[in-house]
Amino acid sequence: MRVSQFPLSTLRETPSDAEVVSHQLMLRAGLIKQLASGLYTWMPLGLKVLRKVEQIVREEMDASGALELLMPAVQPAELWQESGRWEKYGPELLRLNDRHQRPFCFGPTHEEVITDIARAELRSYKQLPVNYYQIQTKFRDEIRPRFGVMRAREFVMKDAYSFSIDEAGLQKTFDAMHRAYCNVFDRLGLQYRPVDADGGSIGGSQSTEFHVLADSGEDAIAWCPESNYAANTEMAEALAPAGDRAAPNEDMRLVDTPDTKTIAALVEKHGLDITKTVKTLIVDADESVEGGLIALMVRGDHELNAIKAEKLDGVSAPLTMASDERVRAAVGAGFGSLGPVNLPMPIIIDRTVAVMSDFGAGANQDDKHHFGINWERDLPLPTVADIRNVVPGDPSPDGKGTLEIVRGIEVGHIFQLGTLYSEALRCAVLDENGKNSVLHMGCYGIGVSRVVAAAIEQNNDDRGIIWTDALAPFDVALCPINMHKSERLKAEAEAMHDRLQAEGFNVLFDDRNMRPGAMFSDMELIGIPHRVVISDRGLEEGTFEYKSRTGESAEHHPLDALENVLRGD
RNA sequence: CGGGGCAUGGCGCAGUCUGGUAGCGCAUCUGGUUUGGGACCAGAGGGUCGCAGGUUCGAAUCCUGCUGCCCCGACCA
Repeated sequence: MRVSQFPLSTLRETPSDAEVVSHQLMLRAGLIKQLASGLYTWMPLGLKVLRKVEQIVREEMDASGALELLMPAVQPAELWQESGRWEKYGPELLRLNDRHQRPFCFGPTHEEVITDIARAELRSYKQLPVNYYQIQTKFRDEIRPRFGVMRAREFVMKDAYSFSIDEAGLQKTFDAMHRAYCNVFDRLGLQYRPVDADGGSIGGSQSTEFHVLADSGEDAIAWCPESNYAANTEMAEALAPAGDRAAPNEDMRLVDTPDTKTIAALVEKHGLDITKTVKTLIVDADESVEGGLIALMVRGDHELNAIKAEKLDGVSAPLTMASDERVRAAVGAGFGSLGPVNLPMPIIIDRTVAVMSDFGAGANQDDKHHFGINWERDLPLPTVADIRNVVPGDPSPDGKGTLEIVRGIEVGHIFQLGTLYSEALRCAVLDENGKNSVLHMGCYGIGVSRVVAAAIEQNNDDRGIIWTDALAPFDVALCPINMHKSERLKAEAEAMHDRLQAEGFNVLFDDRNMRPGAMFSDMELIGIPHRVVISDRGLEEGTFEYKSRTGESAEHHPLDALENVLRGD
C-alpha cells in the first residue's frame, strides 16, 4: 500500500478533550474520529486494526467449536418484556419506536434473541451442546462515556451464548471458552489476567473477567505472583491475619479528643499507630434487627467492602450508610466519635479487627475516644466476618504467597448463566428419558473495540503507538530518502514494495516527498513494527537500514537479506 | 443524575474583563530553494466566533434562555 493511496491523517498536536494516552494516540494517529459523545468512526487505518482483533477472535471461537451467526441489532420489546428486562434494564437501554409506534430497543446484549432462536431450533439433547457467537455493534447508553472507544456507547463486541443439557455440560463449555480467551489474548500479545469476578446482578455460579494489565485501568485486581491467583479486589477474600491476638498490655482509658473526627486526626494528634485504630461505620439493618441499625468495624487503614458487607445477615442490601441524625438519636454521638464500647446495636467486626489488642476507637460520646481497648476483657467479641477490601501484602486466599494490587482494563467476561433466561423464555429440549429439560446457558463477551484501546494503553511510548505484530495495521514501513530526486531509488523502492507484498508482507510504502524526520515521526506515531529505510547512499553500498519500532537504533544489512531480517532470522 | 470546565477555520489556541476592520501556530493549496529526525521564503484558500433571543448606532465580547462536548463520582465489554 502506498501512502499516496492510503492517506494518513496524523496530528502533531493532541486534541484537548482526550484524557488517557490510548484515546490521545488513537486521535493523533487518525485511527478514529468522534461523531458525538460515545460515538466514533473507525477510519481506514483504525479499522484495519479492529478487523485484526475480530479475525483472531473469530479463529479462536471457531476452533473452540462455536458457531458464528449474526443477530439483528434492533430487537422487539416483547422479547425483553418476556425476560423481564424491559423494566429492569433502565435508561442504559436505548428504546425506539417504529412507524407503527411499536416499541423496540437497540441491543446492548443478546440473551433474549439467542434464547428465542434456541427454543425454536433446539428440540433434543442430541443437538447439544451448542455455542453460538456473533461479532456485532452494540449500543449501551452509558451514563458517562469516556476515554474514546474504551468506554463508548456504541462499540463492537463478540458475544457468545452456549446451551447445555446440564450443569456439567455448561462447565465444560465454560472451561473451553476460558481456554479460547487465553488463546485470543496470547495471540494478541497482550499481558492479561483471568480474574475471578462477582457473578453480580446477572446471577450464575461462576464468572471470570479477563483484564489487560495497564496502570491506567479502571479496575483494581488482587493477584498473587507466587500462585497466579487473581480476583477483582471486591471479590478477593481477606483472610484473618496469622497468629493469635496479643494479650492486653494497657488499661482501657477514656481520652479527651476534641476536633478529632477522622482516623487521620487521631493518628496525628494523639500519636496512635493507625494499625491500632478501629473505624466504625453504621449502616441500615434489615428487618431482623431491632432499631434498624448495625455497626461494621474495620481497622483504621482498611476500607469497607460493600459487596461483602451487604451479603451479611442483618445488613440491608443495597448497603446504605445511616444518616447522621439516626446515628445521633441511637448512640448520642456523631460520626467521628463512634466505637464498639457500649454501642447499643449489633456489631460485625472484620477478621483483622478481631485479633487487635490495645486499640483506640470512638467512645460514643462527642470528643472522646477510648484507648487501650481489648476484646473479651473490656467487651465481648462481636460477630466476626470478612468485610474489607484486600490490600497489598495480604496473604493470598489460596494460601500461597501474598497479594499485590494491579490495575486492569476489562476486555472479556465469561459467565455461567444457568437457567435464568432459559426458564423465563421456556427454552427446553427433550432429554434421554423423553422429558422436558430446561437448558443451562453461558454467555461470553469480548469487547473487541475496547481491546484496541487496551492494547495501546499497554504498549506505547513518547513517539506513539507500539503495535504487536498481531495487531499492526501494516507490518513494514518502507521509507525511501529523497526518492523524488533519484530515478534509481524510486525504481528500487517500487520493486521492493511489490516484492515484499508478493511475499506476504503488508507494506506501507511512504511515497510522499517528505523529509525523513516527518516521515519517521508519522510511521512511529502509527506504530508500524518494522521500518526499512533505503537511500541512494545505501544502494551504492548494497545495503538497507532496518529498525524495529522498539529497537534502540538502526542496523544496516545487505539488500538481499531483507526478507530474512523482516522474518527475524 | 449531581459537581466542575469548555465552545472562535481541519487541529491547538489568543482575543471576551474594558463592545468598534476576527488573529496566531500547525495542517492544506501554488511557486521557488531544500532534503538522514517534524525545513525555509513568497503567495493563496478556508471562520454566519455552538444556537436563539435581547441591550446597543455597533456584539466573538454585555444580558437571558437553550444545546453540544470534556472532566470528577455509582455501572459495564
